[in-house]
Amino acid sequence: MSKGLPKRSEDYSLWYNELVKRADLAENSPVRGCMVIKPYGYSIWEKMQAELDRMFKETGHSNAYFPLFIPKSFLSKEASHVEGFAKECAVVTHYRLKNAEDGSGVIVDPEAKLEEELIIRPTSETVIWSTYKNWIQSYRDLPLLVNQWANVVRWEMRTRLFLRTTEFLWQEGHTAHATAEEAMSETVQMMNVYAQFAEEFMALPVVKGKKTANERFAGADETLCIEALMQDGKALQAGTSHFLGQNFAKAFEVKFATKEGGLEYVWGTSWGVSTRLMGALIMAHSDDNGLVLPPKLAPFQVVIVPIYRGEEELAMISVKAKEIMAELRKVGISVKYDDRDTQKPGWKFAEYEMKGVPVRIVLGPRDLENKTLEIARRDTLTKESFLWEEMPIAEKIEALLEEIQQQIYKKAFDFRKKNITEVNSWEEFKQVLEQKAGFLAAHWDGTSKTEDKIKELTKATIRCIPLDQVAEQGVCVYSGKPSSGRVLFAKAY
RNA sequence: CGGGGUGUAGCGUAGCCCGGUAUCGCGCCACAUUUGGGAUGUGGAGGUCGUAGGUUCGAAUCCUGCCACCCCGACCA
Repeated sequence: MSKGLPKRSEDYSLWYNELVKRADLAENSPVRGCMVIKPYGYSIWEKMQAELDRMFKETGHSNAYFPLFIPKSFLSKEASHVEGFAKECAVVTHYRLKNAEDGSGVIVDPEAKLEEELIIRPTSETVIWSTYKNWIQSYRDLPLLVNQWANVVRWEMRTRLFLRTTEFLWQEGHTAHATAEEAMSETVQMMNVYAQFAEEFMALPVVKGKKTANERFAGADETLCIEALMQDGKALQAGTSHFLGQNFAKAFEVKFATKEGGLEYVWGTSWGVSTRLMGALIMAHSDDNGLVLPPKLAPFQVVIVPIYRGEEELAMISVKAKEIMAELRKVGISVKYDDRDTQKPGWKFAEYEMKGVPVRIVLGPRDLENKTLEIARRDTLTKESFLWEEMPIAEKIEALLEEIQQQIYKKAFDFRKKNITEVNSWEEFKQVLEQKAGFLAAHWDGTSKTEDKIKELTKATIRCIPLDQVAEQGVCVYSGKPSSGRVLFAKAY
């Protein structure tokens, strides 16, 4: 591993790509657009999964698993849905290979062509709704609250590690309800769950909002989202929650007998977050020295590095180190003791900085003598000397981790605050977008036409209509037509 | 799919114009000295030069086809 990471200020994209590789999070695979998520990166994803899964279950959802393959005919049942996904579907056409006659390797056996092609799921609405048809007959079967952890494939033209990959991991919730109101409140609830997760665990402030018709999910009547701002001033959609109306119920004939004896289509929702959250996490907090992880998602929160010469000294230091570890673990703090003698301390320091371990404890002979520890925090890169007698070490570190978690959030929050700019004219819009980027709070006339035109001219899109939008009379920055509130524009990932 | 570019050791590269069996750095292995911010020395291992063909006594180098990847654009829930 060579030294130094590219600087964010010089080449943000290069910095991101290098960081992902150098922090051991992921690497490109032999298949274009796919990635290998390495153990360290995957363990962050597992932490995210664990928290989200807990939150889903606390709100009454259960996990299930649906198949990877979807019959081609299913995709065409919901018109706008197929239109949205058709261009990026991977298709399975055969089920067998055979040795080439000329010995050149294996070829697809032309005899083994499938009667009906199978689509590798780009999302599971269709296969799930076709199943729900059999599960739902009466109002007593509702609501149906199911989540699935899975992989999906979308054949994107241009990919980037975590942010947009051909195959990605995600969770997709699919619920069915008796009334529109109930489905809508589920949609809102899940958006709130995502926002809470982002802010509390990822230390990532998000804007909750509603998508415009242009940006809405294919097949949804309403799409709610959480939008985050990255350090380069671009927005990242971090999670979406869709109100599907009765669209999929109608497409797959899912009706239920009401209490009153009628027969009605059910109301649906779907919601998801993906490994893209990893990208958000990386870009939101990290610096030119590497990854910065919020303690609540770090694979290990504390690393202890011993300084020693010779076995004897190491043995003495290890006694104290293990004592500290035991105390930290007792209060639920995850610790790694790195006593490898294959790497030098300086190398380890740099390594754990690159990997974003929130707290580093250094323990050497000098400390044993003075009854001290060196405690360094990753987010500020500051060090302090800690006296053993000052207070119990677990208490000290517990408080420090909490402080780091809050500090990281605050830093991201302040950054976002500085980068939401109110603009009131087209000139100002273009100028701010060009020079400052970030979110632009501007009036918009509510038409897709204007939205398209602005996108064409500036590449900025409406990220969302914020839920906390204040009613305010104004005129559209582009068309000059009347508007009753500001929406957020940004260039997006 | 349009425009441009690149394929040489695990990674990054020199050599190509002007043909003679491959350079350097990192990493890797061994030993010694080191260990409080990416150690140093000595020795060593590792390459069908993307691929198929052609020209030639001889090809990483020249020619042709193919493949892969990267950048820009188009595309992107």
